[in-house]
Amino acid sequence: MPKDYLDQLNSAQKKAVSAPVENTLVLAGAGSGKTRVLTHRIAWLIQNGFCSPFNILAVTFTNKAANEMRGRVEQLLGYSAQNLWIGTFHGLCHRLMRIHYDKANLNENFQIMDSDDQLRVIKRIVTAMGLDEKQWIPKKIQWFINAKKDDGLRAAKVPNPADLHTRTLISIYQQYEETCFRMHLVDFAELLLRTQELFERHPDILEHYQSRFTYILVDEFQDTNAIQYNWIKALAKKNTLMAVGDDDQSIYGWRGAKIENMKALERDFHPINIQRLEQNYRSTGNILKAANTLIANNPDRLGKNLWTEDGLGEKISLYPAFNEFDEARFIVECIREYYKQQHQYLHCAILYRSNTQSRVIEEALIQAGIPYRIYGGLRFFERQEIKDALGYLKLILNPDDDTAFERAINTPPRGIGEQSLNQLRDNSKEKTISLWQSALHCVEQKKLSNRVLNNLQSFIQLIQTLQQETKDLSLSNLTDQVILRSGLISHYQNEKGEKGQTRIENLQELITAAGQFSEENKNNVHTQLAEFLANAALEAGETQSDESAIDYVQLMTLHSAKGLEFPLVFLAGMEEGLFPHQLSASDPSQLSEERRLCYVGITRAMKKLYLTYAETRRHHGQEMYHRPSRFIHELPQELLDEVRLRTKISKPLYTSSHKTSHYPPTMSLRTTNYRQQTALVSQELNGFRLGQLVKHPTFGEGTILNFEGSGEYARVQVKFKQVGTKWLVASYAKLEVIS
DNA sequence: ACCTGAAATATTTTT
DNA sequence: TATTTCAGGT
Repeated sequence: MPKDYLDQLNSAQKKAVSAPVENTLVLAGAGSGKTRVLTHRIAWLIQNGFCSPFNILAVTFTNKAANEMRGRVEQLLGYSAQNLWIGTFHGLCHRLMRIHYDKANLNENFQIMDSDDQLRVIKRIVTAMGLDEKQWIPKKIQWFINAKKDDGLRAAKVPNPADLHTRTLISIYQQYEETCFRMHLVDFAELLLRTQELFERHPDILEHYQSRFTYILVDEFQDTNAIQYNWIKALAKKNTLMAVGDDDQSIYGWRGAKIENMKALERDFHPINIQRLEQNYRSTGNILKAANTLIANNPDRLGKNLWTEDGLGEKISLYPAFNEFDEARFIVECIREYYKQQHQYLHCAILYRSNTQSRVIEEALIQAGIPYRIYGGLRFFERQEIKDALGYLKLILNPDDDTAFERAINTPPRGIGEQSLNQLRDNSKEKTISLWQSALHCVEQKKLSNRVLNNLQSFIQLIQTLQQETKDLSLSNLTDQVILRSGLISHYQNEKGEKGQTRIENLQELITAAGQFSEENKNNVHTQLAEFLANAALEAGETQSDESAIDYVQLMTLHSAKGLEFPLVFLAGMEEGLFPHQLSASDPSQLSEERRLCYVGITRAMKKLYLTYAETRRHHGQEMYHRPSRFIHELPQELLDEVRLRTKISKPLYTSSHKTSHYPPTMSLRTTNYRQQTALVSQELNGFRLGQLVKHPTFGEGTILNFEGSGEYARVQVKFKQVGTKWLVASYAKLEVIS
């Protein structure tokens, strides 16, 4: 290890890294180098002989973060530390479950369900219980079950409620638990829950890990939920904990993360040494000031103020667009300009609140010929064809997996219809056996029509043959065989269009992935397969397969931007209703979370930040008039630079049917101070006059204050009696002249 | 089994 | 608007 490795750190970081070996909470602001502190701390502990790598447990939320941390630690140590436990909560719990499967009441071959599998199981249960799917929406039930599990509650332990609705939910949960148990399947939350129970029921095992892991480090602590917190508490009780987090960047409350856990630390791990990292190495002074001012509007913060030695940098640009097309056009224009100045596309990020916003921006980028990549969406192991193949692979290991059975039996179609399938389902429900077993019974006792019986028989044969004949193959050959003999390849060959071809390519890719996986794995092939399947569930792979472009603009939601940084950032759709989202507007705590999300967005920017909003946006097929986001108003107005657009030629001849008519023909960008109102056209426009009294269908009555632009995109500024002053596109807003 | 058209229904996402 | 799901027909 380089002796001077602490010299790479600033004084606050150094202080945190070499803090006394006692419980420590590091409050690390955005861009203050928290991962760096965490990795250096691990190296420091080892180097100074406080412990060996064997004694360290480091926990993260994503595989990406875990991999990155391991890499950085090994780099600092100068050797590969395999007995260092670094991983995600789920990954580490999975590891524990594989070791202690018997004590955790699991089958040796237990498998992990992803959320898609989980949803299918729930659907089946709802149907089997004779409940109406319209009323008992599987997604909501899934939500309910996971929320309970994240709180560490089994169905039997959920407080008994008075209302029938919740009682039914609990009984579905109970059914679900039993079904999963019978199938030897665990969902993600179950990994944590089982570990909790293992520790409760087998104190010796807990003690074993307590004495092993003398130093525990947790990243992104603000994102922990109840069960994760308890897990840490159990393991770290007699040991030393370092938690790193930022309450201002807590954006996962909606899926159970508890910001309060940060405060709970002070209680449960008292005395705790609090270290603050407030020097930011990422953004300019103006960007930081904006972020600080915004987040100051949130109550109950632990308190933190970011500062930088950097200069103020440029102001934050604000662009009020006519509509979403104009917004996209503007962003593309800026990126083009930026690229011309010898910059890379890779340095530009377009961030938005919800995925639907990406489409219009994508189209504008395509039209401009700018390469881009969208993050989020379908991952490799979540693709339909991949899940089909995985279904067969799962059946080889565990034919009692009903989810896999249901999937495989009719993909590709095998002439076993809904009728016959229902008989199998009834039969298995009645006897509490798996579908596979009830299929065996049916064949034995010739319970179905001859034709179906034949089909079923050959399906059973197929699985049994695969089970036996693949024992001596390599994992990739096995996968190859399964894909071929299941008929998936020929099934997808018949699919029309390019889709089938892509699917087959993906299936080939699965074979390659299996080959790569088994390279580092010397177990027998079925053990390898079990691990491969677990890996597929826990690490669903990249969102997009490799694309040829190496320099591209990056598009993603604000949530997925956390932890990243870009020189040039656009926050698009800064509108009330969109951001903060309509569904979060009424609840103060949700609104605070939206604000934190905005804080996350702003602090992604290193050099330049653009905020854009559209005055008109088509949303769910309806034209919507949104006000600019309250978050814009919460920023220091002197830091904002409003970009105004001026049309040079008035030519009111655009029709919306014309394909390129989203934008006025000639335009130039001009900058004015924010809030400065400029009449660019004249005293009169489209029959409107200054001072005229008008009525808007939603905003009510108001007075015309100003005009801007011309033609289809001409806008009027109206001071409404009830909702304040707004700029409206005259041709969209259905303004009625009153006087 | 597959096609078609109507109807419902639209945050954020990791594991 | 766009996507997904479902009923009904072939």
